[in-house]
Amino acid sequence: MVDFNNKEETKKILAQKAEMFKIIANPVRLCILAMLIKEKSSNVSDIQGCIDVPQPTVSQHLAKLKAANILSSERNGTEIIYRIVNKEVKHIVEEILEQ
Amino acid sequence: MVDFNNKEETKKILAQKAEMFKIIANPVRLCILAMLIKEKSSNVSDIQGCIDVPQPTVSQHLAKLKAANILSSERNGTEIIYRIVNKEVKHIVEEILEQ
DNA sequence: TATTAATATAAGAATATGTCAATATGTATC
DNA sequence: GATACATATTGACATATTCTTATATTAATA
Repeated sequence: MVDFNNKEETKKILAQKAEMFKIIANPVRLCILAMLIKEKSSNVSDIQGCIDVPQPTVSQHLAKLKAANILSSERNGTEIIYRIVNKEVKHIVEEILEQ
Repeated sequence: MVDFNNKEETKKILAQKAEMFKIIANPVRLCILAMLIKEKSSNVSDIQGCIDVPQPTVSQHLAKLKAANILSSERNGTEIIYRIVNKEVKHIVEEILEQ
């Protein structure tokens, strides 16, 4: 648990956690995460088919998730496969979606 | 779990959950929630003492948490006592902070 | 009723975020 | 090497968020 006696440390941890929640806190990115939890891995076209936004928008959200080390990507020919690599985020999203 | 066959319903649920995460996704609000988890209830001065931001800023964050039905407030003389009323949010914050 | 303490609200500026259209990149195939 | 396909990047714009300063409200007390 956060130690309120160490203000600087607390501040740092809370800032990090807030950053993590910020990344999750978007309907498109939540949808991507929900899909990747269900399907294990997907390429961009499949994700785009599941959500209803233009391709560049999907790519941008994927880039954000990857930059935050929540997803990994791997090229397979012309397509790129995405997977969830962040256990903490996976766990949180799983939990709030199964209710 | 989210049913991907019902696109409209899925969209609505994901939008709601994203809204919830958005409220949590801020260091000051996370700190308020962490404190209220530890202390059960607090007035604004105590919260302000724990965090290091001006009074109007604290008030605005409290207002946001209350508007989202995450906190309740109760007046006691000149002071106002805040409590967490949203179990889901309490649970999520407890979980990510005890790691 | 004037004053003080605790808290809330409002207005504005600065910054961040999300979306779209256009274009670029990388890979496969002919 | 020209073309097509899948995906990424860029730039412009609109909107949302956060903070700050100033001011308002509410309740207690002298």
